[in-house]
Amino acid sequence: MPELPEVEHTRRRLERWLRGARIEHAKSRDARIVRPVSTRAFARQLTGAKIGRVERRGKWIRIDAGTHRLFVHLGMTGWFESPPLDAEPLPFERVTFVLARGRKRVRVSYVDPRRWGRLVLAREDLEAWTALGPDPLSDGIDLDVLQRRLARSNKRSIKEALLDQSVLAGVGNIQAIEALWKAGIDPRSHASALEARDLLALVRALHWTIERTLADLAKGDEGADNPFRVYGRKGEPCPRCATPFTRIELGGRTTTFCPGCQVRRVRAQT
DNA sequence: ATTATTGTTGGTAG
DNA sequence: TCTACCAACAATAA
Repeated sequence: MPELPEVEHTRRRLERWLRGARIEHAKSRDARIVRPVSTRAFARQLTGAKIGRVERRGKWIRIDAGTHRLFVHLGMTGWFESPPLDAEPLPFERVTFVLARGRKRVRVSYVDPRRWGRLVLAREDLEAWTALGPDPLSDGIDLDVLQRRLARSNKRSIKEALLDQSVLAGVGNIQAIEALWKAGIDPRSHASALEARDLLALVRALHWTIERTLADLAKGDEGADNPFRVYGRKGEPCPRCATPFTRIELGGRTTTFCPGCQVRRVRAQT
């Protein structure tokens, strides 16, 4: 599921289901997902809480629950659904909330086959939340600040730097691949070698791919099997220059790009 | 059977 | 303290 656009989509749905509601029950048996308290303490501390704002930074969601804040990260395969109250437990349903708003009751279920996601209950903001870089969808990006953060390491590739959540929050493998293609930048380029106009193009490209993915999600279910321009399209012709897309590995992640029209910028060796 | 997958994190080595 | 690298987490699909 989740990079910035999927998480933002999730936030919007959660806000619809949760905002202004009161938690009647919160149930989980999964101490891997529910943290840092026991599942029992998790249920006890959330019961009765009234839900306020549902916010997002990068891939994290923060839910205001009265005295506590619930931080949600979807990992690789987490998502929320709102099944009927009396429906059977869903496959891989890890956490279940029952909420009341006026006379209406709603069930909100966290589902996560691989269990890499987390629901963290805290009274203060988590370091994982405060240490995030600016969010390219909701924050303005200061190009000078971005350039400084990218230059933190001399040899790191721009692709790896984009996945660093302290540089920009919410960019994942797919969005990075799509944006680098749109900006015409080779993912192997040194992050510290990009010029101001590259960064401007990159920030615009991020906006482009994030808004596009968000629009696809808002359209509802079943889009094309692969709605992306570059990701997962090794061997297919680049829409811009017809050179076949190449696939390499960078920082342990699969990276697809066009060797024909994505320009490689390298820092001079000294 | 084998390989790949939208993401962190914790260990180790430098 | 910092960066870099990598295995681990777990389930499914091709």
